Amino acid sequence: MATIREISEKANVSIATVSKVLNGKGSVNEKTRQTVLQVARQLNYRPNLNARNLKSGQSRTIGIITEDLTVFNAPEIVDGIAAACDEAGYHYILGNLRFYKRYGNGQKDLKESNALVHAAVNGMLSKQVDGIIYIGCHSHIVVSLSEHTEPKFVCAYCISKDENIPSVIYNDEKAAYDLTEILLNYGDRRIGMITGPLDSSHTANRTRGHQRALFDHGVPYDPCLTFVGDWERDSGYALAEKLIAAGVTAIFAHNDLMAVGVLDYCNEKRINVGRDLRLIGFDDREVASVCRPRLSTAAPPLFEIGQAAAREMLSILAGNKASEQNIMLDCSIIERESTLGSKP
Amino acid sequence: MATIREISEKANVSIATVSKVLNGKGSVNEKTRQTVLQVARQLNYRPNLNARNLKSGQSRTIGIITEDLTVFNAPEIVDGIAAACDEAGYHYILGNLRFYKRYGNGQKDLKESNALVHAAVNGMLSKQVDGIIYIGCHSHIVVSLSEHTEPKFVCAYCISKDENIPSVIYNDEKAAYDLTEILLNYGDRRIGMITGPLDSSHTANRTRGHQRALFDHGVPYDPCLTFVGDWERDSGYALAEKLIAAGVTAIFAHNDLMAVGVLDYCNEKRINVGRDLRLIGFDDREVASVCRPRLSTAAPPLFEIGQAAAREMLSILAGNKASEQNIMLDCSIIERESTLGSKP
DNA sequence: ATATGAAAGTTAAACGTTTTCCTAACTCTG
DNA sequence: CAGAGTTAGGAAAACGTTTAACTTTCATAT
Repeated sequence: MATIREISEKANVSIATVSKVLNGKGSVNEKTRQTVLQVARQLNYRPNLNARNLKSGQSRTIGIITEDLTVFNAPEIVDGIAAACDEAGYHYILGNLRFYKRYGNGQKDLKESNALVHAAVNGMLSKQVDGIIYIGCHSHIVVSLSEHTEPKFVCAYCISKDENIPSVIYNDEKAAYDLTEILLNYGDRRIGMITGPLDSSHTANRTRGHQRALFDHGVPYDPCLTFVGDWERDSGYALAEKLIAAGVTAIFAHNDLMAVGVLDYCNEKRINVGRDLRLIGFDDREVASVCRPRLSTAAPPLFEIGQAAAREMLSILAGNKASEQNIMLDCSIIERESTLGSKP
Repeated sequence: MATIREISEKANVSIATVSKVLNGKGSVNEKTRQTVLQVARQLNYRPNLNARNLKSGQSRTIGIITEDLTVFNAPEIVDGIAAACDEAGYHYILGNLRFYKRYGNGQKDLKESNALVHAAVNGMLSKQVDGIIYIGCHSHIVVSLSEHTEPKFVCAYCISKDENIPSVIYNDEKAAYDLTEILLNYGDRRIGMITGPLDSSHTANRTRGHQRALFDHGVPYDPCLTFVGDWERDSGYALAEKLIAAGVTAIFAHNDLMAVGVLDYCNEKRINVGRDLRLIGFDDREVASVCRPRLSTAAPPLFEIGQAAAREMLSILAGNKASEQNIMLDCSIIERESTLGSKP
């Protein structure tokens, strides 16, 4: 690999001059500038970032830690971060904890997972990152991050328990509100809801949004039309029966998978979803546009979450204060045949 | 950030000694070793990799370039690479070209995309990576990589046009053979096939595997039972009609999406897939386990491809010769209700 | 003619490591 | 006790940059 010194020799100038040309700093004669540039190109010169970063003491790099690149919507978020970094001339490095592959969903060993996060953070600090963005949903892990006070942290897709770490999340409640409003605008008054487990903050937020929409439209909330699911398809199937028996004209399921379960039930019972029953899910996973009728749902702004997290980080690194509030982005509301009726 | 020098001062030894302790090289008295270690821990010391890599001239890092992290099965492959790297104590950095987001599937501007790849490669070389793994499916781009001869290259998920670049791919033909054999073992003799477009190597390979299986089982191949699709659901739907009219008892679609199209047709016509007609797809995308009946299909070994690519790279970096042949991994054959009949 | 200052370059130190070579002290061996 | 070998540790150079401080040159203003 060609170095700055080789260029300086070939071009008959000092290495300082070469450095100036390459960085566009200081004043150098246009002719020498051209010569240097030409020699550099000819030698196929590429700066050694290790040397540059070492000397200048800054890497213009942010670290991204994902709990698991292959679950959740991590790739989209990483993509958003990457886009924002590219735009700003920053670099990024990825650390993939491979959490779920390692432990399954059970997270059997908290100690071990903490160690994993610590190791990843330390590794990134060794690489002199300016800040770290954490993508995941386990705030108990995130908390352990804050012990390391040196670099800047930002959480994406989760709320950090630590007040000092800004978080970028999506607005569950508003999306649930908007989805419910779709149903209300169609005239539905008896709307069933299948929630996620009660210990999930998503469940709480989505329920709140739903109730608020009902309230704003003067429709009383009937607790008998709400059942608690477990995010899985089967629970959607099972609860669909109860809700339909209760005479609902629409169902809002807290995720697409449970909505598909409802769909299964309706298909079996020859209930025409979209006409006789309106159905709404949440998440916009692939299944939502693959099932028939396709599901109306809310798509979390994953790319934008990544982008916003990166921008927040860059802003902090530029010396600005971190946002006081968590940054909350809106979901896209996607209406499909499950509320529209069959394809036009 | 604490440095080696600070440790040396606190511990009253030279920096050389500290370095030796930290790297476990040279001989140092057990007592001083402990002191140094303790001071290091106390100062929360983390080695500066920029300095280390600069001095030692090697980074133990490989670069990963993905055409687009959010399409294809890139995340799984990256995951496999990451796992192999972790295992070997190597680092990796990710470069996401965001190809499809930028250009859509059309790749309107080859010049520009080449520039993109070059920039990514140059960036990685600046970071002193020892080698680069390219994940994607556009060999024309990969070819442009080989102009850069300095680092080692490995292709994952695609075959490089350049003979010198080893590639890790999955065995399309064998998977198609095995899938067809499932049908043959059920006694199917009139098997319809819906292929991908004719200019795809997948189409050629899968067709070959299919024909070979028929041949080995003494079943003549009937060209009238093969139709060319376009990977999309609608083509599966349309061609299902023709094949069923032709009296097939089973259909092998070259991907899951077209198979789901077949399923749509069958559901509409009340043909019981799994009992009256056996159906097989390819790819094991999410849809395959979401549709009803669930699809029998072949799952490309994505994680393993990443892992193998990384291992090949590490082997090359260790001084071994690159594999003569492309490395070909088998798909997992997954049998579900679309060939098994309804759920037990 | 002299002073001022900008322009164009250079010198050399520094960033935090690793590593080669060196020295001193000790322990064997015969 | 001399020589050899081992152990423990240190001094200093080097990796490829950036950058502060400096020098030289030359145009311009007084």
